[in-house]
Amino acid sequence: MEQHRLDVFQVIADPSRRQILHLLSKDSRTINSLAENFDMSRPAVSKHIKVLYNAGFISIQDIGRERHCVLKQDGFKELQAWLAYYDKFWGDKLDKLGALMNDKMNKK
Amino acid sequence: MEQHRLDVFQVIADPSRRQILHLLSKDSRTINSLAENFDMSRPAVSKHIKVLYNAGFISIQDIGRERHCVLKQDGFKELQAWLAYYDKFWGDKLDKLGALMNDKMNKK
DNA sequence: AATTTGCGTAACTCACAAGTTACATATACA
DNA sequence: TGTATATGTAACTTGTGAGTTACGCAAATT
Repeated sequence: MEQHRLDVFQVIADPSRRQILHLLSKDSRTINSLAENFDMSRPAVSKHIKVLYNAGFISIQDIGRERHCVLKQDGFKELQAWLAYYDKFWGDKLDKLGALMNDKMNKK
Repeated sequence: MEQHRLDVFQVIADPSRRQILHLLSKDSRTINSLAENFDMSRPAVSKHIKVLYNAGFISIQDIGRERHCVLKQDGFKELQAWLAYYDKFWGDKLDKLGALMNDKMNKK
């Protein structure tokens, strides 16, 4: 079997996968229903779905022969956590700037 | 000239570039100072720097023959904006769940 | 029972990002 | 002035992700 085990950063690096996520943010969809929105073949979309699933961006509910895809929060949380670290960085920077300004004010 | 014009998603998809950002979150550094932390060659790091710069993740201050790299917020903001859309999605979902629970409570 | 539909997977091609080495250039230093 | 240092870039190789087609299988339909 192929790998299809990309980390969350690699997963969202692909424009097609981001569009899939966007479509799923509007509605739950099956693989074919998703594939209709793209120029690429259905198997290609199917692979993307697998990647998104493995990285925790979607969950899949099998209903008969159809596979219904729904957004799942796990993958997004990993990204949030990564960004939060740098949010803190910018926050700290502002704090330091504020402290600096206070110092200047007090000196006057 | 080569392209080196990746979008913010592709930029953070590379582990080396994420580590560079992490190093820069501790301290401002020159290219060589950054390269010491990696197994790859200095030109490779230099390319990553260019990519990070073009995507708005760092700013560069030339001091003599040295290039001092500093984190810049622009690149991160693009990612925040993308994630914020889905944050809203989860928020809405919770709202709907809350409304549903209220309905059930009222019926009892 | 036969056919259609919805999907997964294997095998393959291809583009390109990411690395390398070699070389060029500008600044600092002796 | 000559040499060492800090860096950028051109040219090349290579791994691999993303696409394709062909095929198989199970569920639905007739």
